[in-house]
Amino acid sequence: MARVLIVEDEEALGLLLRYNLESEGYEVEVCPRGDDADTRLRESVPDLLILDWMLPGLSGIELCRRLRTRPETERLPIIMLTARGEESERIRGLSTGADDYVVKPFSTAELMARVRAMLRRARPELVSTLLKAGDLELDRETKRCRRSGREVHLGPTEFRLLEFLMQSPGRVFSREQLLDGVWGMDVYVDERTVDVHVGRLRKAINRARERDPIRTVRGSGYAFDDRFATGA
Amino acid sequence: MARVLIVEDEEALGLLLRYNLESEGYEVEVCPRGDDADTRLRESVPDLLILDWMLPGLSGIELCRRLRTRPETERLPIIMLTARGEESERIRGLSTGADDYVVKPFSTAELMARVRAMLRRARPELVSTLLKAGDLELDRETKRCRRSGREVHLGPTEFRLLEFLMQSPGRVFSREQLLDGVWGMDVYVDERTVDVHVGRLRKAINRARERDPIRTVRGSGYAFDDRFATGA
DNA sequence: ATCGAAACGTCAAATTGATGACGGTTCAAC
DNA sequence: GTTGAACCGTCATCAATTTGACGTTTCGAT
Repeated sequence: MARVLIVEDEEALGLLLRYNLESEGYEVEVCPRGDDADTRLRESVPDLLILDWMLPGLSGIELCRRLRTRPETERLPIIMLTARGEESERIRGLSTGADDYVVKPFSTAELMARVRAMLRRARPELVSTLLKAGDLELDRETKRCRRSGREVHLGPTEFRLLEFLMQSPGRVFSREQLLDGVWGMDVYVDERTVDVHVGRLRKAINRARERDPIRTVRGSGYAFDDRFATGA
Repeated sequence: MARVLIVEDEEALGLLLRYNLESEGYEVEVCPRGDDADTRLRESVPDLLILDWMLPGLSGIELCRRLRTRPETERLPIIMLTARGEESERIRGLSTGADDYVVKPFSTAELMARVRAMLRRARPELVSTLLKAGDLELDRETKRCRRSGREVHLGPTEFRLLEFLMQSPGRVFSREQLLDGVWGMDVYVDERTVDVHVGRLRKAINRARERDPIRTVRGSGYAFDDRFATGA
């Protein structure tokens, strides 16, 4: 699968991103310094680069500029991370050669979506757009959901929630994890709200006598039923 | 549909071009070496050749010259890719026999347009100048739009917007992506402007009880309805 | 049967998209 | 050079959808 290099000096953020990307199946490396990243990139070129704006050793913007002058990395997809504030920076970032630009703080879900979108353009053979399980289908590209053929309308949050759960069938997520992964890492929302959205999601995708793909794990959280696909 | 051979040693660029061309319906092959390309071209001749200037094995310029001496490839349309810099090279390139000449880095949209233009001249029967979906027709050459026969007038921006959406039916584009793809990568325009133009576009192409081919995806952006063609 | 957790219905608030109006610009015809 | 039409981008306003919080009811494990 696709290889991603993260250049980020904030250790916690680097780990978080690594964790999320790996759980989506990417092969990830993290590098905390700009100059070291430069060296590493001369040895091997990943499929995508996530680059912090401010870095020790060599700034993200400078590294980006350098990469664009070398033929091996001229077209390397780059996502730039930067602190909130300067909208003007966006122009600078893009004109420096970054392909996309994400403002901190961001939800991991959003970054994952951008990573996927970017890879779809550059390396379409490496990413799948369709999530399937049993008679349930989720198309990330068209943002459509189908249950045994019929079109099901989901609100944005419900869509992201189902997408998130389906990405790791069987795995149980606490409400807190769901809030982090689906809503964003820094939102202040009541944990009960997760229940409400799970309820809405269920109402939307389940008809009369259909099996519920979402499993409630009392005391822990929710999971996408891994036995759902087989109908066991 | 038309067959295109890309001779390009930079793998990422080759993939990018292949992807873009394939998504426009061309049949594509990529070959990283000049000498291998020569061999391959003796076996079968594509409808168009995209040729990098600098290549391992046999340079693009030399390959180009050779092709022009052989009767089967004498008239083969060739687009030459070259690094920024030497304007004098341009002369050499054209006098060597290339039909067009694109300077790296270039926007993929530009290259696609050139490919289309070139093929239209050489093999007009192979290029669909026409985008069709259901009763909607978009003619790129004459810049005309028809809805179930009747002529519909679209402003330039509306035309490009519809063209852009129709090129990837079903796929949802964020306002940002639309601004990048339709307006240009470096324009400073409010995202709401997209809404306004979508509105104008809708008003222009939809009559009384006609189905709207443009789908609004709340929270995400807009898409050309992939189920529009079939009328489902 | 009991107790805590989860589901559900309701409601007010916040987002987000649609639309009509307006001022400015470009461009072609005169 | 002037004039007028076409087109564009922004804004204010309106309408629809979505969202999050509560209070109550139901459910499930012990």
